[in-house]
Amino acid sequence: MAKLRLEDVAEAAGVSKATVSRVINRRGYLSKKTINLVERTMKELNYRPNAIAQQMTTGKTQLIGILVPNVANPFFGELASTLENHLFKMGYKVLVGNAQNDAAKESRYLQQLLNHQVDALIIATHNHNIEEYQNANLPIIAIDRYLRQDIPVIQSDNYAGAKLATETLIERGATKIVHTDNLPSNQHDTQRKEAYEATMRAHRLTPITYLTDFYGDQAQRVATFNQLFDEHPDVNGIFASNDTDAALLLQIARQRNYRLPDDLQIIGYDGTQASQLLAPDLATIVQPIAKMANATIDLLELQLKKQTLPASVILPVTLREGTTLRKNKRR
Amino acid sequence: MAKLRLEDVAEAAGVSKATVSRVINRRGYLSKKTINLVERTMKELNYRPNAIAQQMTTGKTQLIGILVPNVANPFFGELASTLENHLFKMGYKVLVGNAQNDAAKESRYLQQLLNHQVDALIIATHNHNIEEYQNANLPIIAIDRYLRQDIPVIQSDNYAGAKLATETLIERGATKIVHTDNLPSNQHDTQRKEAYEATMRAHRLTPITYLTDFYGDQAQRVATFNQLFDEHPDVNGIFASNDTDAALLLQIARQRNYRLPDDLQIIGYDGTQASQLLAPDLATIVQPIAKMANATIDLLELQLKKQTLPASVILPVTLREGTTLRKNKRR
DNA sequence: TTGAAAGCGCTAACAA
DNA sequence: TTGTTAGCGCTTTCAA
Repeated sequence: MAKLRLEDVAEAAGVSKATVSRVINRRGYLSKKTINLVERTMKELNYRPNAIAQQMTTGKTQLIGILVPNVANPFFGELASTLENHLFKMGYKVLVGNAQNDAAKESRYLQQLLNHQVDALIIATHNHNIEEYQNANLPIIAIDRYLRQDIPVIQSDNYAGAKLATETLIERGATKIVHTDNLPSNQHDTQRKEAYEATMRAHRLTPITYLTDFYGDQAQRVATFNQLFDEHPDVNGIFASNDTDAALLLQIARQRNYRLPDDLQIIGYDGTQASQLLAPDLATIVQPIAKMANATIDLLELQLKKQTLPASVILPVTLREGTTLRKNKRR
Repeated sequence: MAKLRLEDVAEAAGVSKATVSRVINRRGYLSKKTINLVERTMKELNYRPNAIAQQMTTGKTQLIGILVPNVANPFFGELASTLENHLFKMGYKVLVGNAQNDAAKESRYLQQLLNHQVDALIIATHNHNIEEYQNANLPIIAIDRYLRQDIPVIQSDNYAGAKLATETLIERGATKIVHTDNLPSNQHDTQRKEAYEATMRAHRLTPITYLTDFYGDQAQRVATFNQLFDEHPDVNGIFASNDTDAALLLQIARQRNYRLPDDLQIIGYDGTQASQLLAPDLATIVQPIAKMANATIDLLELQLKKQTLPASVILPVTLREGTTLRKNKRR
């Protein structure tokens, strides 16, 4: 069962290759009769066009490369999934790469995606100084990350989100509020930490931040958070910059017999489906993943049509109340 | 900045196209001098081979298609991520598709992947009666799903896992144990339910199962689980066939003032990283995702080398103790 | 050790 | 409305 070629279909149908090609691509003038004949023949032979050869001639691959830190992380899994669904409808297939925190892997990936002639790139990784982006000459959209002056960035409002988290804790009566964040040069960089600190100071409160390595292991985080409780046993509010840290803090707090939300209030960040389902009690700032994906697709379409784009799109976040926050007095 | 071709490199270096090709592929006899010359030229010109053209001639794309229900689901996100990491090291890029519960989408995806000449396929979807698999003529590995008589299946031991869950509950003193599962023709089909029922009967207990639609919405699940508690307020053990259901049951039970694990013990299924991090209290049966990915890769390598394969690989699951199970008396 | 030339399966002028 | 033909950028005989 050797692979069928367009030529085989042409022969079987008694027409030329060009005609078959026209039928496949619905291009040019065609008689109903020929269309039917060719389509029937293709079906009978179970012919499927070789996309590689099509790509060879058209120069378009209908392939989009998506680079994320890791689809195992629900945030990026949900993002990649939403992007993929949109792109599939638009006729694109998606090559996903998990760059991890590995700049070398990201570089290699990028090269390979370019070799594969992807039509566009969506980049949601956190590595820095990847020079391949500098002279890449194709549509690129960056998610929550600056890549190059002319590459648009889609992000949710990290500053406003952290401010909202901090203010909510203050509003609900927390007076000693600690923040945990990833070491910078990662993810959202320092926006969230800065917003937390500014908000605290605006309320004449002292900011206290504990940093952990986003790519470090769990033991390291457990140690840091235990240190937090040891050093600040009177903490009554915690703003964690991601939900998994918040869940861990919640667990440790319960083990240490803090009553939530009476003794201690906790608010996380991200608000993925996974955290909603697996940790429904956790209050959190919800990043609008679906909207971020939509905005990415919109910009990509514009860019593919060579239209001008905004330099960045910043989308609003929302608060999800769990049971780790006290009830809002004003309601 | 028109795309550079191999021919441009050849001209610039003053050699033939064949020579440049040989250098790129390290094939045939080459003098050190030519190698250096050509490599220098490629670097200077910042040339990168067009993978599409390479694919055109070699017939190999170095592309692997992976079809999952949804990478937004942590189980499949983690699986896809692990697979991708392995495959990248082996020189493959990965085309991932989210087939959802949509058989039509799965069919179309499959066709497109075949059109794109993927070298192999890894299928972890749950849709049925997709005829494209019947005459697909390339290496395929199925994960937790039967596709065709000669396509090997990788899975974890669903029967043993459900048995372990049920027996653990019994061992820890639960006497009225309810099971929640997805409607069949999904995922693991009926293995888990069957094991639960058989185990219950073996202990002279009455099996009670509540089924929900895996792709249904949250409200539907909440309703079903509330019904469960209404109809069986004296339930003291629940085995849920996935962790998100278990987390929801846990939440509802707490709202209804069950004390865990004293009044009620709960055990979930899957044990993803995400559930470990976001719901650390939840006891669960852990599927060995990494090992499943490893086994998949091993079989794929064998198949790519045309070697014979086992019909299936069944990997053992383990119990993760959270705090929703009573302590094991025997320890 | 290197080069010339054919061909991979398709599309797109151009002709008819 | 359909056919002929020249590539697309690469690899691979075959010859030198």
